[in-house]
Amino acid sequence: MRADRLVSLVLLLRQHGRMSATALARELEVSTRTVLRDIEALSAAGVPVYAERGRHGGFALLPGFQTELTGLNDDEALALLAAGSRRGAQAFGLGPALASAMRKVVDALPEGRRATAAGAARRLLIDPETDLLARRVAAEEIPETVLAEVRRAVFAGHRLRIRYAAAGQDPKWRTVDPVGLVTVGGQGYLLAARSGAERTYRLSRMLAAEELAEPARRPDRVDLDRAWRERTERFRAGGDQVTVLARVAPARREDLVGTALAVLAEEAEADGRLRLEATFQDARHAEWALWQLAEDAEALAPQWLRDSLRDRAAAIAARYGAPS
DNA sequence: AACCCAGTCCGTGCGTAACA
DNA sequence: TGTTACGCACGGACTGGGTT
Repeated sequence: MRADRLVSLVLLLRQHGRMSATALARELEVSTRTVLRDIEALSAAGVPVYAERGRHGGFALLPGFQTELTGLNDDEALALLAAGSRRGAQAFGLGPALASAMRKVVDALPEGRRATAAGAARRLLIDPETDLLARRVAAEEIPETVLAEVRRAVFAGHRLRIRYAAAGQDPKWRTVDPVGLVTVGGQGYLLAARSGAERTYRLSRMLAAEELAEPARRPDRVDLDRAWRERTERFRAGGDQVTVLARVAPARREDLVGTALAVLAEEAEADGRLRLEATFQDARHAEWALWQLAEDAEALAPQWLRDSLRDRAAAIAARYGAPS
């Protein structure tokens, strides 16, 4: 209780500049005597609070004194700002409390970094409601070195060079203009522009990343929530998508689901295998996803996919089966 | 001189640890 | 388990100093 009041007291002095003990007591709903004792405690703790006597006197903090009441570092403050910036504000009726907390978080940051932190927070989107792409639960593992480099480039507004392995393709280096970072159901995505065209990259498919010195070609402000919604809607509406019915070993379920856009249906069969109906970006992705699972998966439909996998297997069998 | 403010002294209430 | 001692937080009454 007292610790809370000490924090509130310092914040009040920071906000108002100078306040009398009476005013502080009224604000904190304690007696002036208690306020004086608290100020004494703050002084003893090294907070540079001083008194000005006489009419219009009161207590004030030394100019330039910067609180670190929350003990937050930049990343922690940023994480809170990002989490509280959008849907959190509407959730659980905590909007006003969250707004107040956000003010405190911003207040706790050094003055020069407030604008930067607030701007950076706008480039993070945590689990937007349009989580319709997957039912995945397990969080994917992304090397911290890659993540840190991507994060730096996004926040600093610098171009980014990534080594990216798209599904079914060999890794390639690409230079992109990062727009923002989005997490959906444990998966991380980088929203970026490449040669002026909008692109979405899965962070788990990034093998390496380098922040470049040149500034990214992107707008100063971004509504990430909206941008993500638009992209996912476009993505889902894509005409090349294919729906596949497959049987897969439970141990390889994540491997298959991880490459799909969405899992439409799922049930366990009598032998313990899973029967999945999943949507893939296009025929090539679907074929690659089933092929890499080898004997752990079987495409049941459509027929062209079965034919394609059979032909491919036959070609390889012919190559290795022929006498040398 | 009046007013307003910070600062001091002292007593009260509550929770908790130590002890019989 | 009941009692005692102690620390902590609090508030009231008062004092002293600066400003108008």
